[in-house]
Amino acid sequence: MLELAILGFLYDAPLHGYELRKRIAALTGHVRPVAESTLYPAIKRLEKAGLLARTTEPGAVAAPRHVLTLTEEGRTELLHRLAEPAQRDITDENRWFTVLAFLRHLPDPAAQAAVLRRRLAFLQEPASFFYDGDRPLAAEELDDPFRQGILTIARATSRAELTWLRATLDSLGG
Amino acid sequence: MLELAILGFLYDAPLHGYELRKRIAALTGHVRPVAESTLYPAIKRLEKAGLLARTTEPGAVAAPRHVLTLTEEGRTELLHRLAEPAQRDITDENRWFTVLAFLRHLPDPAAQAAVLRRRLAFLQEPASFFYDGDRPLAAEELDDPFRQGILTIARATSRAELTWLRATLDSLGG
DNA sequence: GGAAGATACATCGTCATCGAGGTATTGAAA
DNA sequence: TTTCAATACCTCGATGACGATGTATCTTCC
Repeated sequence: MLELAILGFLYDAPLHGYELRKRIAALTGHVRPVAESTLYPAIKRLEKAGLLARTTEPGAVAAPRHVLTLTEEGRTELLHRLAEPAQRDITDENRWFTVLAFLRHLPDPAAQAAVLRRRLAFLQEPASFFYDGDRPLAAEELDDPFRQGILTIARATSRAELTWLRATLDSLGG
Repeated sequence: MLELAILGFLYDAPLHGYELRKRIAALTGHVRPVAESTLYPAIKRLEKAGLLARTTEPGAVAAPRHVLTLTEEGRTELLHRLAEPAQRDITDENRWFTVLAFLRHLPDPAAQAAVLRRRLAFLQEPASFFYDGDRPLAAEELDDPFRQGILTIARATSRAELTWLRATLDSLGG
């Protein structure tokens, strides 16, 4: 997830670590903050893997900056991660939103649509958080108001997303 | 999160690990599967911390079962984790849903309401995923249809949850 | 003059999670 | 009859994330 965000931001323009940190904080920070001690090692990993290159520039204000640029392999890797996300990136909303945030980088609308269809398929599966045997329970069937809340919220999300998915799939050209 | 779910399920009744696994899979598995190699060490951790005790019973079908029971410290710990969740448990929907799933275990409606109010406060903060400087951007201000989607979905979720939160806070007795 | 906060990057130890693999039994399907 | 799926638990190595802490500079405010 973090790695996808790093690659995604760098696809547009080279950035230094600190700026990257601010962008990632803006994107997902209010939900899931990213510690510096997570970001810098992640950058090193990607650099070591040859996905990004580093050049040192004098700092605008303080310490020198390490400006990060995607390599050709980095661009390829980003496109691959966007075109074929792990199932987890499809089902987990946090991860899914990160995929969505950078999906525009995929050059082919058909490839974008394919990713959206995977999410569509996931949302169309009959699934709940609570079951009576194998049967998924609806909010109305629960006593617990908090568990009712979970289902109410999840259903609202699901509806909004299905509407958006279908409209977007349409406009991507069927 | 996983630990909260384990404690939460065991609060109702003693269970063996395999059954626990199935319940956790039902609760959050469609979004975030939990590997066995994560669950069993987590059980051991909690046992080592004195939060749960284990007794061996002959297996109904195959291998012997290790039936897990919450200790008194385990019950106290669960109630503490529910009454005072980390900020992360409030902001991250996955974690928040787990808190909600077991919030009924808190004996005091006022304590339940206090937790809901923390979520309410979080949702009322002006936050987006995308900014123009410091100003949060609305879906309509974005070109990217995928980023529009993120905001559209997040807004629908937020609205549904705010409605539910206010109604539930009311019914918990103001 | 000094403290605080932003800029800018880094390391360290710890811990949670994961995938791969292992052990053993029972019942059903091929 | 062999194989598969389910039951039931476990270990191991790798990795990724985290909090704490450190280093250094510059600006702003008191």
